[in-house]
Parts: sequence; structure tokens; C-alpha cells
Amino acid sequence: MAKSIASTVQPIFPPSAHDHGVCLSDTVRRAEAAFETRGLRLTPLRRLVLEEVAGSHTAVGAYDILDRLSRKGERRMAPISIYRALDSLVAAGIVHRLESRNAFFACHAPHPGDRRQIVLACETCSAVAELAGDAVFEGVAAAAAAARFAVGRALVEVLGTCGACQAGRS
Amino acid sequence: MAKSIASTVQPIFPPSAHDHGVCLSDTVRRAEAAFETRGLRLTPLRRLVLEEVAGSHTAVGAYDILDRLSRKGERRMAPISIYRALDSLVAAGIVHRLESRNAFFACHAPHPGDRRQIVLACETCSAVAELAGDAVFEGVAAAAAAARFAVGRALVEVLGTCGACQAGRS
DNA sequence: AGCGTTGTTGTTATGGTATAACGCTGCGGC
DNA sequence: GCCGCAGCGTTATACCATAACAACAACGCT
Repeated sequence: MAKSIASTVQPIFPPSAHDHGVCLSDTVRRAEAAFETRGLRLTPLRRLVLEEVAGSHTAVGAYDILDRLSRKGERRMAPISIYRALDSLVAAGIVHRLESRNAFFACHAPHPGDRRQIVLACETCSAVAELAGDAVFEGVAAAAAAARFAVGRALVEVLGTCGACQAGRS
Repeated sequence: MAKSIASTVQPIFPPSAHDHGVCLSDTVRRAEAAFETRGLRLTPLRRLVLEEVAGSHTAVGAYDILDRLSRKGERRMAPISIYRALDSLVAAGIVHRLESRNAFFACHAPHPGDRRQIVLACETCSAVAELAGDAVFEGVAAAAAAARFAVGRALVEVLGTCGACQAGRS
């Protein structure tokens, strides 16, 4: 049964030196499609914010994004502009929020339907990976049902150290 | 296997009108023991903060605690005083943090060793309950291992509606 | 074209959450 | 006495997030 759980999962921390341009352009393309589907627009601002978030596999804070965009552009935006862009990206399922860190990360691989992904977050390098976690979420659902609790949203975040960072500190 | 997961669990949202004095005094007594064990002291300030947190089965914000204590006492404390007291209580395992809400709640039943509890948080009444979730955490551990990820801390929080609030809105 | 509706962003201000840095005190051990 | 550590006060600051209102753009409609 642990096996059945593990079998739903694949290691997805990308190698440190991979061609991230591909990840990024894929993600942007999925974003275009997702916004299109909803009759919304991936505006220039939203695209900029997405590019900052999806520019790496790490979780970034809203104010980090703000600072970076401000350094690139001439004028400093208001925080709320970033948050609005992030809200739309989160609503579109392209960006997720790392609740335990008040930070945001891009979803680099589409997962169908609702959010049933385990999130792994490296405390050393800030890298974030998502794993399919159907069995875990079914366990959560069973536990909640036993407590007569109606599940709205379930959140599984694992903080620790990714493989690369474990190797690095040998 | 879903059965084996559910069987590790019992419904623990307390009835709306229970004798909370017992919960509170039990928790304070466990806190005294926990601090004693660590060679630390459950000081008056820490006791006050604990009493605010453990005074209900809901999650409360640090600034809520600050406001309430300030209304009771004469002088307004600095936020950091509350945070320091909370830190010590969290370190002692008597209070937990609800990460998805930036809030704190008391642990009203001791759970042995490390944190392997599923947290259920009602979005209507703010009540929080913890459930034993060994099977879920084993699933998480298996998933993490498959991704070569060293788990530091795993966090399972479920937001939704507790039984009482479901009944209330009928 | 003129109009209303909805989406999007700007602007200003504010609220909410958390910690840094420094100093002082009290207590126990040597 | 002296030291070390736990605990708290004080001040300041950083970080995270949203409210409220104005302006404008895109689109469909008549």
C-alpha cells in the first residue's frame, strides 16, 4: 500500500543545469491557453509577473517580483498590481501559492482538475516540486469524513532538502 | 487501504457546549510539564498567552492575542513579546501554527513525538482539530523518498466546514 | 456611432504579520 | 563575585496583503 502510493509519483526536481527556457515557454503557452479558455487575457503585466515566477523552479515572494520588475522597468509599481496579476495566475492554475512561506511558484506541468499535488519545498535552495499524491489526498478525505468535516481545500506541503542540496553539503 | 487510513482517526471537534475549563487546565498542566522537562519556565507572560490561545478550540492571530491581553492589562505590550511567548509554546509542542492562516492554536491532546497530525480548520467558525494521520504521513514520506527529498517537516492542513457548521446552515 | 458592461490597471492609503538589535534583569552554578 | 543563559522591555523596521476609488480599454448591443 505504501507501494501503491509511491507508484503515483515521479521525481521531478529538474537537474540544476537544464534548459529552463523550455520550461518557461511551455508554461507561458499553457497560461495563454488557460486565460483564453476563461475569456480573460494574459496581459503584458501578467506575462511579466508570470515570467518572473516561472523563471525558475523556486518559490518567490510578491515583493521579490515587485523589486525585480521595478529594476527592469523604469517606474516602481504598487504592490497591489503584482498581487492582482498573481491572483489571476493562481485562479488560472498556472501559479500556486506556497502557504507555509507566503510565496508563489509556477506550475510547470499541468495537473488535471483540482489540486491534489503534494508540494515539496527545499529549505536550502527554495526549489519547489509538485508530486501527484492521489493516495495521500484520499487518505485525507477519509480522515476528514470520519470527523464529519467537509473538505474545501487540502494542502500538503513538505519542507526539507532536495536531492541536489543533500549532495552539495556532503 | 483507505480503510487502514481511516481507522487511525477519530472525530475530535468538541461539542459546542463542553466544559472548556477542563481542556484549558489540562493543557496548562501539560505545558508546565513540557517546560519543566526542557529546563524552561512557564512564566506569567507565557501562561497568559497560552490561556488566550487555549481558551478556545479556534486558531487565533498573534495580534488578536495582543489586543485581548492589552485590554485586560493596563499597558499595551509590543508584538514581539507575544511572538516570543508563542515561539516558546510552539517549541514546547503545546501550541501549533496554522500555516495557511498565519494563526496559532492550542494542542489540546498530547501527541507523542513529532508532528504527524492532520489539521482540520473550519472556515466558518475557525475551530481547529487535529487527527492522527500516520498513514497519510507515511504516504508523504514514500512520495518524498521517491523524489530523493529529505523530509524536515510535513504539513497537512485541510480547510473546510466542521460538522456543527454544516448542520447550522441547513 | 453611442451605450453599457466587464475586465484591467493606476493611485493612494492602510491594515496585518513578523523580526532585528540592543540592553537590562533574575537566577543558578562555580 | 563572576559568568552564562533565559526571559523580557524598548524601539524600530521589514515584510505581506488589501481597501477604495478613478480611469481607460475591449467587446457586444442596438
